Order: sequence, then C-alpha cells, then structure tokens
Amino acid sequence: MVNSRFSVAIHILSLIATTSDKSLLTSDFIAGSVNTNPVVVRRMIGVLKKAGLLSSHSGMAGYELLVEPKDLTLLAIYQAIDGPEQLFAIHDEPNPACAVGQKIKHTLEGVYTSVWLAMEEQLQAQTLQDVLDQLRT
Amino acid sequence: MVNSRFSVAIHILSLIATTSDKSLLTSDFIAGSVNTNPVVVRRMIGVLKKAGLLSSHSGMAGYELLVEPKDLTLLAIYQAIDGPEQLFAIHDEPNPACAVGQKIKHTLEGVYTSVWLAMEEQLQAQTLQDVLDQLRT
DNA sequence: ACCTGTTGTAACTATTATAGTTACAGGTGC
DNA sequence: GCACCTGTAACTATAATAGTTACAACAGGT
Repeated sequence: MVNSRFSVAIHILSLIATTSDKSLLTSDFIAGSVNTNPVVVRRMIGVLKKAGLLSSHSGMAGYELLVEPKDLTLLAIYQAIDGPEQLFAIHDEPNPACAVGQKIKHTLEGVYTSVWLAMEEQLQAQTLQDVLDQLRT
Repeated sequence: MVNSRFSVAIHILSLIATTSDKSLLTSDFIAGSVNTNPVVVRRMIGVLKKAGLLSSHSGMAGYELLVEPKDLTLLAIYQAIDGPEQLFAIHDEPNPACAVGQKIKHTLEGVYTSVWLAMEEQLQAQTLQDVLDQLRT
C-alpha cells in the first residue's frame, strides 16, 4: 500500500498512552511529534474515535485511550483506520472468452487471501503494549 | 499497494505457459485476454524480460518462458516486477525531541519487517505451476 | 524490394489517492 | 468576553497508476 496512515495512527496512540498529563495532548502537540499538520492529526483521531479506540471532547484538550494497550492489537488499529483489505488489486474484467482470463480472477483471489491471512496473523500477534515496550528500550 | 501489476504479470506468464502455438502470443492477443492495452502488456513483458523470466524478439511474435513454472515462485515474480518492498510507509522525520518521535521509526520498522517476512513466505510457497493447476480445475 | 505485422519505447493524458493547508463554526473554561 | 481547543469542509500540490498515441526498428512472406 505504502501510505503512512497506519504509522501515524500507531504514533498517535503511543503518544496518548505514554503522556500522563492529558492537558498536553492537543492536536497541535501531537502534530509536532508526528511532524505533520494538526488537521491531519485531528482527522486521524476522528477515525480512531469512531472505531471506539479513544475519546475526545470538542473544545477541550486531552485524549484518552478506551482500550488497554495490552488488549489493543495492531490488527485492530489497522482495521480501525479502514486500511485496504487487500495487498494486490486484480485487473478489471479479464476476457471470459479466454481459458486463462476466465479463471484467473478466482485463482488470484485464492492466492492473495492466503497472503493476506498471513499478514493479519502478524498484526494480530502484536499489541500497542509491545510497541510501547520497544519505545522504552 | 493495491495496484494490479502483480496480477497482470501472473496473467501474462500463465498465458505464455499455457499457449503451445507461440505464434499466437502477440502483445495484442495477450492484451485481449488481460483486457488492457497492448503497450501495457509490452511494458510489463519488458520488465519480466529484464528479470530473465522470459525471452522475446523484436519484430517477431512469440514469447517463451525461461524458467520452468514449477521453479518460478510468486515471490520471484513479485521481485521481478520490482514491487514495493514494504507494506506500510513511515511518516517522515518524526520529532526527535519527543520520546516517542525519537524511537517510533525504528520500532515500526521492526514491526513491519515481521509482517513483510510473513508475506514473502507465502509468496515463496507458491509457484506459477500451482497457479496453472488451479486454472485448469 | 516491398509490405504487413510485430516489438520496444518515449511521451502525453486522465484518474485517483495521499497529504498538506486554509478557513471557520462551535464547544470549554478561565 | 477571550483564548484555546476540536471537528470538518473545501481546496491544493504531488505522485502513482493505467491507458493512449506515435513511431522507429525488425522479421518474414511474397
């Protein structure tokens, strides 16, 4: 995929998890750490909030996690940001009159599903807490 | 990633592998099966040729595989088309003055590497021959 | 030698996604 | 009231993807 939304989401959640003084947690402060625009942060936080991962109050600084870091898998974060559910696209409408064209879509779907499941397994095996532990070392 | 280059490459290689009358194998014919433009096919074939997966002769119809389908892993195909070597990008220059910003890049790289390796393992486990077998059923 | 059909490429276009930005309405609490 | 914040809409810049046009060079048949 190669966009940075997942990285930004993990960065934001890590900041919220490790900042004890919640009044510091403004979109501006977070944007400073991520090195992006506050609006980008607020947009991402809106998505994470909709997914039930954190809470916020309009007009008031401070975000709070609604899930314990040890219970928050990276897969859950990935799904929260609504990342693509496939790694590879399949070209549109291969020619059904051709023996290969007719079957290739179904075949590729099978291949890609197995790859996808392996990836999900990895993301499921790691939690935000694992990330926090590595940030400390 | 979510582009269809990998799918198109596998489709092209499958066609070449299953078409016995090589004189049929023109970029136009292949484009008809893939449902795209002949130039897109020739471009992709140029890449696969550079990687040593097939041969072609300018001005002459007919492509030939240079690797046995059973020896051609999907990973080799993926590497041949020079697909991205990462699934997730990391945002540029997180703030080094911040405890999280300072370490997040290295941490995420570790996470993403484990995911990437799991994906490679899946692609390594399947060959073009496996694809051909599924196309026949 | 010529003609037809092919490959190999360069160059351009259209479409889409990503990220960044500006702007502003509305909430919060001092 | 004021300073500061969130939530969002709207716009822009940039880049990637795929499709397209165009053409030089090559092969093989007649």
